[in-house]
Amino acid sequence: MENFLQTVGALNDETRLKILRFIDVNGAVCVCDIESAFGMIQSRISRHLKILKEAGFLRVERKGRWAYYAIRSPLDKFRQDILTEVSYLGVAIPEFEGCCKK
Amino acid sequence: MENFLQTVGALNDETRLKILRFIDVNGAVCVCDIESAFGMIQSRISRHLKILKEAGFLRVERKGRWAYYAIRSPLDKFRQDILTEVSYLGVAIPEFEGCCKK
DNA sequence: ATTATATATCAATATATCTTGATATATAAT
DNA sequence: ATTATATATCAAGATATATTGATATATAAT
Repeated sequence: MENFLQTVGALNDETRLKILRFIDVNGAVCVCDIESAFGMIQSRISRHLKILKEAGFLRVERKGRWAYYAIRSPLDKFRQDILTEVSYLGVAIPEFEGCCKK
Repeated sequence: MENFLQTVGALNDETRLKILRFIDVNGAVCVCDIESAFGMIQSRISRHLKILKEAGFLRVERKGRWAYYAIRSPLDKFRQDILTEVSYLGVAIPEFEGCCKK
């Protein structure tokens, strides 16, 4: 129950749905990638990523000073079904450009 | 998107999950059945039912002065998957007694 | 060591959602 | 017609969540 509420709570926000879809489409991205693509301040992106991670959708991998977020794998059936449903929504996501000189 | 947010928003509440499960288990019930089973005031139950209905989970059928709420049928795959997931949660629901002298 | 970059967290405010009690509406019983 | 019952809705207050700007931490570059 606790866990279920956390999961649906994470989905109950337009920005998070876009971020989730953005990562689903573009693969592992760092916070500043999302920050520049979405034109939102860093603390806001960071907080949404934390919520999505704690809800079981994302994993984070740290490399140097970057934190790369990606869809957690493997993903249980329910969360997979959700990602599929989100993919049907036709959510408009911004273009991925890459912000850092990697 | 709009519709998806409405759907997950409806799920993002412990009381509504319990009501949803209660109806899933007990079939068509009237507002006062839920009211007495849950020990919550009528306006609160009524409002939650409205949210679940508008999110596509419930249908209502009026008979005399009663309003019977039941799981909408047919239900699309995504909402079915959600009901299944909710059934796994082991949510504690109150005993159904029936409040009205039917 | 100092400075710059990337990310996380905190405190304050803004915004949305839930709960309650009161009132409205509609049906049925007397 | 009056009264009782079932449900819906509204306004106010309570609670939760989101956003912002500031600050903390950690890594890397000079």
